[in-house]
This record gives sequence, structure tokens and C-alpha cells, in this order.
Amino acid sequence: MSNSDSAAQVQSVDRAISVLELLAQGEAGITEIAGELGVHKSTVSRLVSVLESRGLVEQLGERGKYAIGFGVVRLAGAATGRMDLTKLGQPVCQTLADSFGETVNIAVHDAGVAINITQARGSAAVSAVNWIGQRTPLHATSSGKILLAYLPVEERKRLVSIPLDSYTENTVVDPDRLLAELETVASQGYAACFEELELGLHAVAVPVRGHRGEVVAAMSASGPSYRLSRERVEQIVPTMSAAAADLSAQLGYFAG
Amino acid sequence: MSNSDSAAQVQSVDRAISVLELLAQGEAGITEIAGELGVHKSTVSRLVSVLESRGLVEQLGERGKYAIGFGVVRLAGAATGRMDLTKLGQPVCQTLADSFGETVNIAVHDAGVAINITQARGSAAVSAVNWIGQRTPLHATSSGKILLAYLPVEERKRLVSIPLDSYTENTVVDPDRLLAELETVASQGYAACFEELELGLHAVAVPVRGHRGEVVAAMSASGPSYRLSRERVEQIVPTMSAAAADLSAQLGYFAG
DNA sequence: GTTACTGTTGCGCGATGAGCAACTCCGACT
DNA sequence: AGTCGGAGTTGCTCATCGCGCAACAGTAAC
Repeated sequence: MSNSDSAAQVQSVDRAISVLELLAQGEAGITEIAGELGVHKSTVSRLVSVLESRGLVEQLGERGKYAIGFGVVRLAGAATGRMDLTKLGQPVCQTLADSFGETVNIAVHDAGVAINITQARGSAAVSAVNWIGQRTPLHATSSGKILLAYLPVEERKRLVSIPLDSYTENTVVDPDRLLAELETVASQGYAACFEELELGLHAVAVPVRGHRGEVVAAMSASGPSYRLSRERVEQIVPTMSAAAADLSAQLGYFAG
Repeated sequence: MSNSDSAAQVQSVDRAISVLELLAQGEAGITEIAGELGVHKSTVSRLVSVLESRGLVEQLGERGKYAIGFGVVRLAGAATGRMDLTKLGQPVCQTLADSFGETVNIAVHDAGVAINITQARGSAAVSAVNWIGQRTPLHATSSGKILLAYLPVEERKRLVSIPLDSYTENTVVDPDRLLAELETVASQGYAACFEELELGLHAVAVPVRGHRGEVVAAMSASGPSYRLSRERVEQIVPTMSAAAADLSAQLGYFAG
């Protein structure tokens, strides 16, 4: 009695999940669960036994009913970590976008590129481009430089030694020069990018940290060079750093 | 290839849980998971398909890797008051941490160990250690002693009769002596721990009760012995007990 | 002491889970 | 544009495993 008639379903796993969903609604005994799911109580007994052995279910007291175990909470930690970044990041980006009038993004590192996961557009934004899901090069974007700057040194060197694409005459493609720039990024705590990905585009990014202090994302503001001048980039860095620190705190990171 | 050789194990459920635990550590692809678990990638593909259909796993992007899905968060979040415990406990811990200047934790009992589920660090905290998710021994921590002290007497005796590890020369490992100490803990309503887990570390814990009055967690304050002296431990007990009573009330427990 | 109920476990069987092979799809490379 | 390699999917087959049945143990209520 599967919830889906697809041949690809694994019935016993499907049943085990049904047990978990039932227990999520409230504690229950074996016979009760069997009645709800329409399977034999010995089946439920065995399913619960596995779930219990792996910590996803626990028994309340010696002979009590069963309930969701803390193993599920441990698993959920991985999902809430990611959800938090996207969900908590959106209003932070929107606030900054409203304040600067420019587009604000959050990007994470994935397999050698930066992927935008959050975007908020300011009132003055001329472009309707939706960057979410877009992959951008690490070496030619402000977010990418932040993500590179805080990588372990071996991985950073590996990534910049791969022949780098030149998008404009300003793109830094020399590995040594880029590594030196990344040192500066790490020490000053932000990365600026002037017309390296495309002419007329300026951007600045700051790090977003996870609960252990590791850099999990970069938050950037970008806009046309005639509006987001080099001077203005310097001016908005403190506001962005503060916002990123707030977001990092929400993600569980408290700077000592 | 089950984690347990018991005939009662349901192999496919066991495997599915292994997939979830792997994804809890970080996103992964089908082939990668198959390699880690030592099963065929078609097996993993089907297991992931079921988990995805029930929301416990989700794919990042069109052809991206797989990650823990929010179905797991629903399971965890919709369970018992223990999730409320985490949510409601955080501000209570933070208030105490701000007041004492020390680290304040909430821990629950899980399979013979204490697991920290909430943490707030005070301004004077020197350590950046994140205890959340960490498992600590019951017999050598103040939280653990609280959790032990309010267990049914048979289970308490069983747990202290297991050979106990000695972490410092102060760790109480004699079962009779520990049981006597737990009687005292139950009668005085708090547990103190002086350099039993590690030298230089003092801690004190009080019980947090669920809606039926049962002890569902322990809330503790810990810090270096030079700051959290034996005298100061006694001084902060009433404040902690009051805070724990407030938290217990929020969880539905009203002492008659 | 008896009854009723819950939960566990041995056993046998057939339905299901799993591996194999072949396939599709996509990105990287030339 | 074409080729190659790798990831992931799916049809098929069959042996293993999951499941239901029956019997049992344990416990609470009467």
C-alpha cells in the first residue's frame, strides 16, 4: 500500500517514512501505528526497531509509546542550515537593495564557480536579469573573490592555477597577481570588482559566516560603474559588513 | 550490509537512513553516495527517489547534487515539545549568559549520553567551542547528573553500573558514590560539577520539566574555575532555577 | 488468578529490492 | 559540431528479504 504506484518506490522505506510522519503528529504505540498504516503490527515493530536503532525514533520510558527521536533533529540541522541562509538572507538583501538602490546578491561556492542563491533588486536597477541559479566565475566577480579568499590555501591555489578566462581587459588572469589580491581581500574583509566580468559593471562583496565561523557565502552589491563608483563602493562597505555580520549571527556565528 | 546483524533489521530502511545521514554531512550525488555506502548506484537512485518523493531529500537545481529536504525539518519541528525546548530555550539561555557572563547550555538525554541542543555564550566566555550537537558523558557533567538524577531508579542504576570513564582525578566513577551524589542532586534540585570533565572547568545545572512534570532537559552554566568559583556556583543557582521554572512553564509545566 | 491487550519473534513464502546492463542526458574537450 | 566520459535512470531478472501469521512473553486491569 504505497503512496505512489511507481515501480521505483521502495515500499519498506515508504512505510518507514509513514511511521515517522505519524509519530511527528504525536507519540503512538506499535498497534496504533499498525492500525493507521494498515499493515501488520509485526511489520511496524520491525520498522520501528530499525528507526530506533538509528535514533530517528525513541521510546518514552521502558514500555512507553514511541516518539520522534533526536536523530531526526540532527538530520534536520543540515536542512535548516541551508534554509536559514536563503530565508534569512532575502530580507537582509532587500533592505540593502532598498538602501543602495542597487542589486544585492548572495552567492555560494559550488564546484569552482559562484552560484547566486538570493537576489534583491534596488529601485535604480536598470537590469531585469535574474541571477538566482546563475553560475559566475570566481576570479572575475566580487563574490567569487570572497569565496576564493577564505578557501583553504591549497584549494585556492588549485582553483586559480586553472587557466582563467578573460572577460574584459580588466579581468585578472595571472595566478600570482590574483593570489596577491585575494590576500588583500582577506585582510580588508571585502572584495571589489571593477569591470572585470563585463564593462560598465562594478561590484563589492563581503563574507557571510556559518555557526563555526567558516565562510559559507558572499553577499554582494552590484551596479553600473557610473552609479556605483569606486568612491561609493568604499562608502557602502561598512553597511554591508554590518548586515553580513547580522546575517552571520542569525546563522549562529558570534564573533569572539 | 547492515549496521546490525540482527535479523529484525530492515535492510532497505537501514540503507535509506544511511543515505540521509550522509546527506546530513553535506550534499552528494548518486554515484558518490553509492561509493560511500558500497551499494549499486541504481539502488541509491531508487532510495533517493523515495526519500525525495516524501520530501526528506531534495535536489539542488535541475541536475545538482542531493541534500536533506525540509520534510526532515517538518518531522523534527512537528514532534514533541523538545523542539519547543530548543526554540524557547535559546532566549532564556542568552539572558542567563548575558547575566552571568558564562556559557549556558541545555542538554537532553539520548542513549546514555547528554546532548547539547542549545547554547548561549556570555561576554566573558573565552572559548569559541560550539557545544551544540556534542555528546557529553552523563556521569562527568552537571547536566548529565541532572538527567541521571531524575531517571527511573532502575535505568539510573543500569547506566551507572556500566564502567565509567575517568576524565580527571575528580571524576566520580564509583557507582555507589555516584548514586549517593545523585540522591543529593535530586533533593537539592541542582547539580554542580567541579573539574570532573576537564581540569579548570566548573559547571552547575538545574532541571527543565515538561508539561507532565517529567525532567526533559538540564540547563547548565559553565566556565573556568577561576571565574565560576564554588561560591559563585551557589550564588547563581536560584537565578538558574527561576529561569528553568519559567522555561518549564512555557513547556506547560506548572508546579502545584 | 484470569483476562485482555501490547509488543516481540520464529518461520515460511512470495513479493520486493537490488544488481546488471543498456540507455539518456549533459558538460567538457577538441 | 562531434566525440567522449560520467552521472543518473530504468527495464529486466532472480534471489533475498520483508512481511504476515501464529505463538509467545509481559504487563495492567479487574
